[in-house]
Amino acid sequence: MPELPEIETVKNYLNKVFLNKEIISAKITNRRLRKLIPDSFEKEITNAEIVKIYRKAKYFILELDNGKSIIWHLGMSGTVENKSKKNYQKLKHDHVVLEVDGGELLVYNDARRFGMVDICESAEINQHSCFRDNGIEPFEKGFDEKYLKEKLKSKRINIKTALLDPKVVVGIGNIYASEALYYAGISPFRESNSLTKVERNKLIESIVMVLDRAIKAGGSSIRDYKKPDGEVGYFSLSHAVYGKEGQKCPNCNCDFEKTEGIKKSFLGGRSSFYCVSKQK
DNA sequence: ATGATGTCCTGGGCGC
DNA sequence: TGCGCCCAGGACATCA
Repeated sequence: MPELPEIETVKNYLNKVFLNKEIISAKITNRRLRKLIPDSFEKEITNAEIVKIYRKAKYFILELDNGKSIIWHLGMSGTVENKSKKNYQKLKHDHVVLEVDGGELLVYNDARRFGMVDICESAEINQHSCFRDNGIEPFEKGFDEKYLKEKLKSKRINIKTALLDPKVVVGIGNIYASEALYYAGISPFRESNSLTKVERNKLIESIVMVLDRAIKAGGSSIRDYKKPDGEVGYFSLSHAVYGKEGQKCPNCNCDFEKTEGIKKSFLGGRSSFYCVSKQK
């Protein structure tokens, strides 16, 4: 399920193939995603050139030369792949196909249809409902201990759930929330406002580290995620705790008889993995 | 204001 | 083998 690193990977790949290309056509077979794709979508993007491709939270953005931007979210099962027009055979859940100058296709496939495709004025993108209430980007300079203190001071929910809240910080999904808390040595059950300054610093450091590592590894894959060229990501092999219930944690020196390995609990309705010995 | 819960959606994996 | 059930997930709506 695409989190920040996966979108970063998608964005990097799309930049290699689709930057400065003109959109020749847009074909939509199913408008019913998490949000309905606007009726005007095809008309608004056809014959426009893609002038900038970037990531914003868990979305990637295709900025066009006509003042519009396409906002794209992959939900949890969505993939975008680059295919060539002459070999393309439509798959069951291909919902959107953009053809660009030169015959390359950008194919969006999403079995579970949790994704989203929308269009807005580029100048107003920060006011779009997807972004206007968002917190900071994890790689932004201002993502520091003071910022986190301010955001968490009134929050009594567990820190694991708080990390998934885009109003606090964007881009962290269920996998990297568990991973970051493990490396920070903080229990996912801790009340958000109970973290000390030292812990907040450690948490920020861990978040940046796990995201950065995942980006360098090309995004992770549980079962759904594929890089745009079809190659499956591989960072899941090095998850420390996510999906590792009952196993030893990395470099484990815990009393395994006592801890019985990595634990799984549900927090905020989401599965969470942690080591009772290393996370306090 | 905050948080808890439900909703969207489908395929894969499981138990019987 | 096949059926029913549960789970995965991000964002948002709707309650208390």
